[in-house]
Amino acid sequence: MKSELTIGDVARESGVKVPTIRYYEQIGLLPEPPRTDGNRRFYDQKGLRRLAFIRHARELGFEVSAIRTLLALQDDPTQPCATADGIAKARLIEVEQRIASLMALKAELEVMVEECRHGRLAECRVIEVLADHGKCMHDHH
Amino acid sequence: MKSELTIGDVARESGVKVPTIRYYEQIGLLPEPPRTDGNRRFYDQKGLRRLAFIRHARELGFEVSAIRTLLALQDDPTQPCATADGIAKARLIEVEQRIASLMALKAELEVMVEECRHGRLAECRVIEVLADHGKCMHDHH
DNA sequence: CTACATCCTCTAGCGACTAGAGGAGCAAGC
DNA sequence: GCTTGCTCCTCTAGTCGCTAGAGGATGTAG
Repeated sequence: MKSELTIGDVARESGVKVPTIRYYEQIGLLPEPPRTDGNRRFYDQKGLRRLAFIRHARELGFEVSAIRTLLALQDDPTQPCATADGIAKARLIEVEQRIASLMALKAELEVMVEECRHGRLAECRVIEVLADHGKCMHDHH
Repeated sequence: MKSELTIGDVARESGVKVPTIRYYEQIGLLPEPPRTDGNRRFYDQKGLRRLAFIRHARELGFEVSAIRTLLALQDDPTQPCATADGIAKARLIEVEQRIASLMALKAELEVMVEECRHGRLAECRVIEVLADHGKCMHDHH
C-alpha cells in the first residue's frame, strides 16, 4: 500500500477518470492536494477514501450538491444523522418514481415493437404510436 | 380549430414550451415556419402534429438524433420500417437496463434508510455505506 | 390610448462531465 | 547521457437538451 499516490493511481483504484478528479477538485468536492516538486498532485489513503465516497454516491444518483452536504456531515460526525437520512430518503423517492415511469415507458415500447408488422412504414406501429399519443394506452405522461 | 396558430398556441396544445419550440427549429428538428407581417411564426395542424410527435418521442426518452431519423422515416413512408423498429428496440433495451440498475439502487437505498438508527452520525448507515462500498450487498456497480 | 401579454433575437447558463491543444516531467532501456 | 513514450500539467471549449434573461417590437383588450 503506497502512501503517495499519483492522480493516475487514485483514478485506477477508485474508478474515477483523471479529468473527473481534477474537475471535482475544481468545484470544491475534493480539497486541493499537496504537490510534488514537479507540480504533480499526490494523494494519501484519506484522499482515496473521499473519492470512493463520492463515486459511490454518484453511482447512487446523488447530485453533487447533495454529496457536498453528505461530505460535510461525514467530516463532522457529532451532527445528528437526520440530514443524511433525509437526503437518502428523498433520493429513494426519486428512484421509485423514476422506476414507475420507466416501467410505463417499457410497456409502451413493447407494444410498439410487438405490433410492428415489419411491413411498410405506412402501417408501422412505431411511427404511428409516436405520431398519435392517443394510441398509447398509458396516461402517465 | 384555428388554421393559423401562434407559437404560444402550439406550445399550449403540445405541452412544449415556447423557447423549446424555437430551439427545435434552430437545431433543425422543426422546419422554419412562415411568418406574419409582424415577423411572428405561425403554424398549421401539420406543424402541431410534428411537434406532438417530437414531444412523445422525447417523453419516451429518444434522443434528438433518433427523433431526427424517425421524422425522416415518417416523411418517407415507402421505406421499410426496420429502421424505426430497430431504434425502438434499442431504446427498449436501454430502458430495461436502466430499470434493473435502478432496482438495485432502490434496494441499496432502502437498506441505508432502514438501518439508520437516527442516532449520531458516528453510526449512521447512510454515511457508512457510502464511505465503504464493500458494505453494500450488491455488485451491480 | 394605454396597459399588458406575447412575440422577436441574441447571448449565456445549467449539470456533470469530456475532449483536445500544447507543453513539462519522469522512468526505463540502450 | 539520450531517447522513447507514458503520465502529468493548465487551459479552453464542447457535449446534451434545454432554460433564463436582456432588450426591444408587436398585438390585443378595455
